[in-house]
Amino acid sequence: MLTDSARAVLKMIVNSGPVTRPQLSSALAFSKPTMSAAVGELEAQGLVASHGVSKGALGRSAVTYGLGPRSGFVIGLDCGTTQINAVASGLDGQRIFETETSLDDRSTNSDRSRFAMVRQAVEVVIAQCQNLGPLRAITIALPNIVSRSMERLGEKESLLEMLADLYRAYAVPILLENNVNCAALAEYHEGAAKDHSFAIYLQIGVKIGLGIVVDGKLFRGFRGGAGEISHMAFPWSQTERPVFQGLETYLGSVELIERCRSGWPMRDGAPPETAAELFARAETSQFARACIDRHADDVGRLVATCVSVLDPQLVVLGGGVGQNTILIKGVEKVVEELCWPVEIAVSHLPRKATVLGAVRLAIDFAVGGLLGEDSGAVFVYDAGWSENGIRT
Amino acid sequence: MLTDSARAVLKMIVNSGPVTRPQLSSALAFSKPTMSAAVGELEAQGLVASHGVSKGALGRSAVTYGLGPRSGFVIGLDCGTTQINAVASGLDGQRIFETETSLDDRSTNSDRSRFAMVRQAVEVVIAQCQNLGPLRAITIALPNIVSRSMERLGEKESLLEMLADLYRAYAVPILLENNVNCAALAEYHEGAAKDHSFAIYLQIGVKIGLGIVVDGKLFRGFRGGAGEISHMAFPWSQTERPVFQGLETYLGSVELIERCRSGWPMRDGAPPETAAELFARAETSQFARACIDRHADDVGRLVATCVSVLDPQLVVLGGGVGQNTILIKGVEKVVEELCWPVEIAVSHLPRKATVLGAVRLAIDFAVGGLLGEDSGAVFVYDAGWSENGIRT
DNA sequence: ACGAATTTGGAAGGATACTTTACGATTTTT
DNA sequence: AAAAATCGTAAAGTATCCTTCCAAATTCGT
Repeated sequence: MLTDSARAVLKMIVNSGPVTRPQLSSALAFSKPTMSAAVGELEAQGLVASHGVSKGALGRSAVTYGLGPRSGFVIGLDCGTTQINAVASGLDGQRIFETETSLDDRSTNSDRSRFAMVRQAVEVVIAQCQNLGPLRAITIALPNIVSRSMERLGEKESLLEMLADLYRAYAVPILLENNVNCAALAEYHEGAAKDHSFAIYLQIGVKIGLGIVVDGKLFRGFRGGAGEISHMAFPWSQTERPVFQGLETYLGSVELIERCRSGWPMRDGAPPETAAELFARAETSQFARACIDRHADDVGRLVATCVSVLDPQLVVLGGGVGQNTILIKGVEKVVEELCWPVEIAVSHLPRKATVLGAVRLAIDFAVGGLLGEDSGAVFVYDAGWSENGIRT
Repeated sequence: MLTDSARAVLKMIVNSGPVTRPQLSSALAFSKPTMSAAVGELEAQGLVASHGVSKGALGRSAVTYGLGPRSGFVIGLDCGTTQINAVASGLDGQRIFETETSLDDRSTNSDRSRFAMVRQAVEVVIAQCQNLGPLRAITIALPNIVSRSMERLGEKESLLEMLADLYRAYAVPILLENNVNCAALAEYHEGAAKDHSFAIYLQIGVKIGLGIVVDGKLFRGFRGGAGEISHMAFPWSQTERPVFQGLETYLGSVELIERCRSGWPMRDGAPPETAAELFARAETSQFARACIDRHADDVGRLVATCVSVLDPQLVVLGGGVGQNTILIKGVEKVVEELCWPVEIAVSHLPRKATVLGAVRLAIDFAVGGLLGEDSGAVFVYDAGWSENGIRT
């Protein structure tokens, strides 16, 4: 469809925004005529368009090219248990529109009703995005393990129903991905791990999860189960044997709060009700601080175990518990003692990470489609989809 | 240097052995004339050569082409603590010559003396490989973490001395890699994981280690430390806190034997001295069997933890303890209980895996060099090598 | 044994995507 | 206003692939 040079140019523009032809020539090592041909080719298809002029210090000013009117846009959705976030974005990552729906006040909270709201959110977003070219992909982030075979999706039927419904309405490929993986991807591309090549994102809230991003690509494992650290052996020692999902129970915010409350001293006032409250009291309550420090040690042990297997460049902590800066020091110390020094950071995109990662996945898929490359997406629902996940 | 078509042909021949021109044409979707040009180009350089004829059921018989006299060979070395293995191989994986030197009876066992023996082994191998074209690479497998920066190589000085010496003598790139990573690579390409896309190799002997292979490539982490599972948090529970390398101490064969011997019942004869002896007694001694079963549970917990992070398709167990088939059932059961069902196998290449993996790495590097691709090797000592690992 | 069928191998001509070279266009400096 | 610098395009050349046609080698059927 496109020539090699045109593909390279499109990739460049998607990754680094508007550029001039001479910049492209030198960056991609193509000659000026080839550059003109490539840009002309893309311009004819409306994928890129003149975006202004850039004046150098001397000489004729060059025209800058950015994504064109027919490059289209994508939608990312975070279908969480407490909120549904949606973001529309151009293929260059420019956010176009966003909505946020809280689920706290809803009485109905079944999968089916959540999916109905997803359907609605998509409608709202698309209504705002007329005249922005074709919609090229939708990614829905789910709090489940996502694999091609849909092995471990609890709400399979209602989910498939929604997918079929969405596809009927908009005829656009729909991607599914795990929410922690999405958050990891967002932190990698535009968050705490922006300048790193290999980062892992550890989410610690009510549940725990891990997202692994290597060179801009999600590492999913064979069945999409990579990062399902709630299944780690815990507790484990010469005398104690692991219980199923024992680590999630122990490190999750529910038991954390319970432990704090059970030993809470009268003089520090009423015990905290939530993790946020606990961390807010770190300054004023010595006991809160001790609880947090102890938890930091345990999180550090979890991080150390992950580091010993993966050896990442950076560990990003996120989630209601993990995102608190106060944990970093303690985690760093434990990791250094057990493994080796590793950079630790907290999320730069709290609450938004998942939806932004979903957008990123949709962009990668859409660009992959334009370039004729495989984006590596696990689950894509589109025209040729059948129960077996075989694309015809 | 080579045209695209010639590169594709060379890759094909390296990966799948001798083939005919029409086979290449259909497999690579090139036309017959292009095929002839590509093969001619490679033949002129001596990289491929006519290897015989292949008769189909009907029609003219086709000439088969294999690697030529100037394609050269590589050497892989396993520089272990008990033995030094060397294997010379063609770029198609054909083993040409092998030597094995036991270190058990040597009084001197310093790094320096081991390296001297490596030097000697190379000399012996090369003497046997005259007229086999150029030597293209040597890989030395070491029981250390190998990274570009040589951060954590204990014997740095004597190692660099040997590398410089070898390079002076043979002017060939020398690669270093961790021995467990090498073993993992061998199991992936020609061992238990031959038909799998994502396998991990868990070595359990005196020490423990993990090698991760995804789509034929080693996963090394940012500093080459991926798979250093001796640093996992262990023991770890609500009441116990981890100690440095506690898991290696607990799971290693030394403490395993100690635990067995301490409770060994008189009626089962003299207690076992080594891990091999313990496993040999599984049939006759109920207590030995109980020790083994208990160890299988613990190995299973380790595997479960690795699976929860990586979700591999297959786990290969190796090393003096790990390679015993009797462990598999117990490990499988624990992994399924804590995570999900995962295929477990034992090494198909005991004792040889490391050296064969070293050969594989050298082949990948040599072929990468011919094709102008990056083989992804971590550490390469060659002409432009300087202390900083900057290749000039 | 001999021709028909089938397959391999190669030569001629052509398409495509790039290059180099040369030159006109536009802007800033002098 | 002339010179210098940079941008953009036109023309011609080159490399690498393809398609088409034909010759050589081999098996099968008579």
